Amino acid sequence: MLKNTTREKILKRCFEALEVVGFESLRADKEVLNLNISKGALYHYFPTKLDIGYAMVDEIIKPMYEKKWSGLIDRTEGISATIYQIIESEKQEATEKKILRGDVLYNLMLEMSGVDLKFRQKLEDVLELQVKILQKSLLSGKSSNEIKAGVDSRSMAYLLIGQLHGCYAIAKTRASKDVFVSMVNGLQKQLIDVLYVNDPSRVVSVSA
Amino acid sequence: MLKNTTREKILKRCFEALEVVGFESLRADKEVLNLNISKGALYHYFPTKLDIGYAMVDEIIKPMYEKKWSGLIDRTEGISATIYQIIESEKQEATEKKILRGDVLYNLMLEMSGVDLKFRQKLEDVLELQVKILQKSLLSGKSSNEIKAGVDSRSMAYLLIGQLHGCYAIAKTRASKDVFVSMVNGLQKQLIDVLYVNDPSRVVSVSA
DNA sequence: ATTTTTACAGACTAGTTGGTATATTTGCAC
DNA sequence: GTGCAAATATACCAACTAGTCTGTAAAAAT
Repeated sequence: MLKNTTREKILKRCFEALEVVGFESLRADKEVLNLNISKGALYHYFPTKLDIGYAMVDEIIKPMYEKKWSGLIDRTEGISATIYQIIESEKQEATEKKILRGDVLYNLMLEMSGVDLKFRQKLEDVLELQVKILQKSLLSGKSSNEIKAGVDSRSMAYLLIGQLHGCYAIAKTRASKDVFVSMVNGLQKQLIDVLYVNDPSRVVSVSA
Repeated sequence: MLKNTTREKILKRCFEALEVVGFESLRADKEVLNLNISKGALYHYFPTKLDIGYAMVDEIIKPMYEKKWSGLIDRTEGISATIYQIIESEKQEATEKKILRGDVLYNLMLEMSGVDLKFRQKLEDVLELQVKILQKSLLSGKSSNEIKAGVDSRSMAYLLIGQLHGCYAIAKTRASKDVFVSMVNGLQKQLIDVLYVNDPSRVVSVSA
């Protein structure tokens, strides 16, 4: 995926720092200096710091979140079960450290949406990408009677992603993985109530 | 509540700026200069910028969010109806401008939780204050059979606040009050499914 | 009345920021 | 090998940052 050119090395390193400190606190020149890449090289590939940000969103973050929901595109199980599993792995992959950092995309959304229009649009792209995958799945789930008819696919897609975001945000301030896990558990329970037509035990068994 | 001393004037003005630009981008000295308050006065009352932040959380933000849920403490209607109403007024008070800014507390949580420990703890206080009010209400709602027995009060309190947060975050990036409103609508629908024992029409009529 | 403390004023500073200018090296077409 | 553009190095810069320093005027305490 990512080549090992100077440009890609810069992007990768900056992204690692971005995950920890956010965009405004990112010192791109100092980061790449640790890779023995000079400021000259940095500004050769990226005219401004914002351009580094744009590239990180387009080339690293967007594919990341596309992959996260990819199970819904080429899926082997039911829609409900697949959504449940994606959320489940969110829980599984959580560590105290990751919880303290929060979710890169969500962090960026709050940090940069009000600062730079182009940045906001690129983040909106990533958001919309996820919403569309979910929306489409929910819609087809409704027509196959796997998901309750009363559910509005688009609102529900937004809400679901927003809820996940909420779990990250609260857990970050509580500085507790446990809080994250128990919130995601609550979310999963709610989803069963709200989304699924059939007996939820079929779905729950997936995670057991 | 807020007196009109120099100290309070500083705090009020800085808070207004905080709502718009966040903490790191806040230039306290320039803000108070617009009030004809000098840098000397500023640093007389607050030894560091962080101290301004602490004071804003303790003296402005905390009371703000306490007031938000105060309807649950001295309530005149049922618990379900009161919660529904509080969320409803969140929707009513939303404007395009407010949505672009997002919620001050949530913004601060994501911005400062990872930056300064004391800041995180103070934000955690505000969060916990809200959770405790909600938790207590849900608990008493269960014993009066107004709320489903299966609901875990504490998790549900966290989840509810997190969900509200999610609405703000997504709507901010979508830069759309409509997205906010439709997400909160979805949230209200979910709450009826998840929380309430009785026919929800009683509750829905409250908003109509 | 005198001392001491509080409340300010505003010039100044050390350090950092994102970014530039200019020089040098590298790779490659010819 | 020569020419030339892309790639990289490094010294530099203006703007800005949070915070300090020195000084003063008015309260408050003695």
